[in-house]
Amino acid sequence: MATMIGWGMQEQRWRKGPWTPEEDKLLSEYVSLHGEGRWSSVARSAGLNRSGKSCRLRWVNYLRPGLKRGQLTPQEEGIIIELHAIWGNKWSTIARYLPGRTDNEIKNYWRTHFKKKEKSSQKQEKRKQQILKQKQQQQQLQLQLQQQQQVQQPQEHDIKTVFSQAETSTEEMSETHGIRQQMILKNPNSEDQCMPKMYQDFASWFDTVGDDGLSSGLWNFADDYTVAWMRQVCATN
DNA sequence: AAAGAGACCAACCGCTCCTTT
DNA sequence: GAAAGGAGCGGTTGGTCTCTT
Repeated sequence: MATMIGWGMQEQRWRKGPWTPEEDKLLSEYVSLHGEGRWSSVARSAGLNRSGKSCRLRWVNYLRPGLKRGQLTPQEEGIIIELHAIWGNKWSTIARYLPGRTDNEIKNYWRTHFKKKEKSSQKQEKRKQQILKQKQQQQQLQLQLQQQQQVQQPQEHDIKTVFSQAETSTEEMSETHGIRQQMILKNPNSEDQCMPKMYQDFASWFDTVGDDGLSSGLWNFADDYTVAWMRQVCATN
């Protein structure tokens, strides 16, 4: 298929998309007769309306004898991990150490199996930052509340009582999640006096719970708990 | 059972390097 | 030595299949 582009010049329109069994047969026959290489002449010689690039890729990644099919073995996966650590995205170099596997196959495998882990750890890091930020905001808010109390000279007020009230209101919730015992106030005079232990240990707790724990509801619980607690504090003041 | 999301894979694209003239 | 064409490589895209809700 060719298109006239002026003064008798022709622009070659190569076929694109998935290869048909007929095309595969033609290419295989051509390569078995003439060997690999001279890909640009394949189109003319083999009667294929494909670019040389396309022919080469089809041969290398699909038709070449000795190619392995199916999932990569754990051993192969291990080799990929090790070699990628050395060479990075040098897929063709890595492929040389995995007979029967193509660079394209390894590249695809890496993308689907390892890129998502990379992405997940980035997401986890982002969440940690959010939690730290939230904790800081809570501390700041509590500090403001304390300052307000001092300015207004309110009645003798024990933050411990406030918290125990809040705890009562969220008792059912906390017991359901089995972490009630974590809601123990530290030193009443410390800066953490208004923060449940759960929040003090949030970063390490996050590490234990991980992404799944957060996405499956614990994170929401923490949020609800915060809201309930803050409401109680505000209401008491 | 249907819709949406995610995984997988084949193929294309653009770039660089190498070889030939 | 320079230009042109070919080959190879890594990144990206798009289609299909499978799993989950």
